[in-house]
Formats: sequence, structure tokens, C-alpha cells
Amino acid sequence: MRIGDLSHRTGVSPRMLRYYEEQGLITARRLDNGFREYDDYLVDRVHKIRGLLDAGIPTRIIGNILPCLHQAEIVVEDADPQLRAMLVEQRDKMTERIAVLEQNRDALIRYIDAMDRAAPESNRSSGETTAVA
Amino acid sequence: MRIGDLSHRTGVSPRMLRYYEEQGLITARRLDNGFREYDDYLVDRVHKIRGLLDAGIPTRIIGNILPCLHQAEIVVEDADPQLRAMLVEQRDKMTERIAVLEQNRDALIRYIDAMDRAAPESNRSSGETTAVA
DNA sequence: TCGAACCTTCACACCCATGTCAAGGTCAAG
DNA sequence: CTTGACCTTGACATGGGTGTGAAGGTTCGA
Repeated sequence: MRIGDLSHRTGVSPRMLRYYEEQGLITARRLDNGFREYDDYLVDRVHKIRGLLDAGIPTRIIGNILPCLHQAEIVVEDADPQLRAMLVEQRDKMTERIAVLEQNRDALIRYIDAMDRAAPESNRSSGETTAVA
Repeated sequence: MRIGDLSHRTGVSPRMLRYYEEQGLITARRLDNGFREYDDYLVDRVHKIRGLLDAGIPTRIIGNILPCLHQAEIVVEDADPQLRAMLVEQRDKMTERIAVLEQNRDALIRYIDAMDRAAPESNRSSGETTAVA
């Protein structure tokens, strides 16, 4: 698949796909004409990158943890303590971010509920659920 | 409390406190000499701002949702549907971010576990727990 | 053969969160 | 009165993620 295809399949601009490559997050083979050729698994990978980026993780960190994210048990023979420390740090930062987000989301939920209770009948702008999911 | 105090109590630089004020996230009274004077409740507020910023929420959004975050039931008489839509959107984005972070953190946890199983005895760099907290 | 649609690299430009520095005012302690 | 620690505003700088445009190559269908 070429860069336009990957872009369409992921909703990420070609500009950004080249940037992620430059940052070492994805790699592409090259066709004879110089065009980038991407493997299918990169669609998922790019989605994962987007999610992490949106969650405030910078590309440098993403690059570090990405190899460890797909499945464990694979190539865990090195046991580099540096790497382990970094992973533990990122794990804890994520846990912290999760706590903050949950707390604030719950406050939002309560506020929205209060609005709805204060003004029944109105609001409810089409196909949207107030459920917590 | 003046800016240096607030800075010490929150770990946020004076520069950033002024910036948050400029962005409408906090406000300060002024003393006769022009110095900013902060109320105690701002310590918590600044911590909250930091948490949201670290979680990838931009100041503009923070400014919008912050008034709704402290307690519901207060001044919910307006029932502006614009506001409600924005809150719902942010609630959903947070839920999404939480899901992404949990998923990736869990992958990290599995990977770390796998490392530890592959290389017992070593690692374990002092006072750190592998528990999920 | 031509044009459209794609690709390449490179560069400039933007926003945002942040640091840092300069030039100056306030105030309390020595 | 001076010094040092604090405050003010304003400006310039930087890094990260992103958009956009120029100048040019490839490919394919009319």
C-alpha cells in the first residue's frame, strides 16, 4: 500500500506519516520509483500512534515503548534494566494520567446530569447517549 | 499568597502561573504594589490544571470545562445546549483517551512481567512496586 | 502525447507550552 | 541607604506536532 492509501485508511495526513517515519515510529519499503510501500499491519500501528499522541505521549516515548506494546513473550531475552526502568516509569505515568482523566470525566458526567435534571425536555441533540459506556 | 508561594506549593513556575492567568484558567487579585495575590483554593486548581495539561488537554478546553469541574448543582440554571454539547464531546474524548491509555498500560504491564519472568534475580531497582496500584 | 493524480524532498510557517532574560519596581533587613 | 529577594511586563527562543506550498518525478487513462 502506498502513502495515500495508508493516509485514507488511518485518517492521518501523508505529511504526518512521513513525520512518524522520520521519528522512527514506522518504516516503509521503497518501490523502484522511490515511492513508499507500507505493510498492512501499519494501519493498526498508526492508529495506536495516534491514540498515544492524542493522550499526550510524545513521539520519543512512543518510539521507546512501541516495540513492547504488541505482544509480550517475544524477544524478552535481553532484560536490559535501563529499558525496564523506562517501561516502569511510563506505566506509572499512564496510571496517573488515567486517574486524572477518570476523575475529571466523572465530574463532567455529574455536571451534565445536573444540567439535564435542571432542564428536562430540552437538550438531547440526536443520537447521543448519556450512558457511561 | 503571592506568586512565589503558589509556585512553591504547586511546583509550577511563576512564568506558567502568569500564562495560565492569561489563558483565563486562574485569576488573581492585585495588591497595592501591583503584586498578584492568590486565594488558597487556587493551589488545588493549579494541580488540576497541571493534571489535565499532562493528559494532553489544551488550555482552551481546560478553560471551558474547568467551571463545571468543581461541583455540580451549583449554577446549573442556564442549561445552554452549546455548553452541554461541548461537555459531552469532552466527556467522550476523555473516555476514549482512558481506554487507549489503559490498553497500552496493560500491554506495558504484561511486557514488564514477561521481562521479570525471563530474568529473575536481577532488576528490581530499589523501592518500586510492580503492583498495578 | 497530454493531463490528472499520485509521489518525492525541502523549506517555511504556525500554534502551543515553556524557558529565559532584560529593565525596572517594592520591601524588609542589615 | 544599600543589598537581596521578591515582584512586574515584555520580548525573544525553542521544541513538538502540524499545515502548506514549491519544484519536480511517475503512472495511467483519454
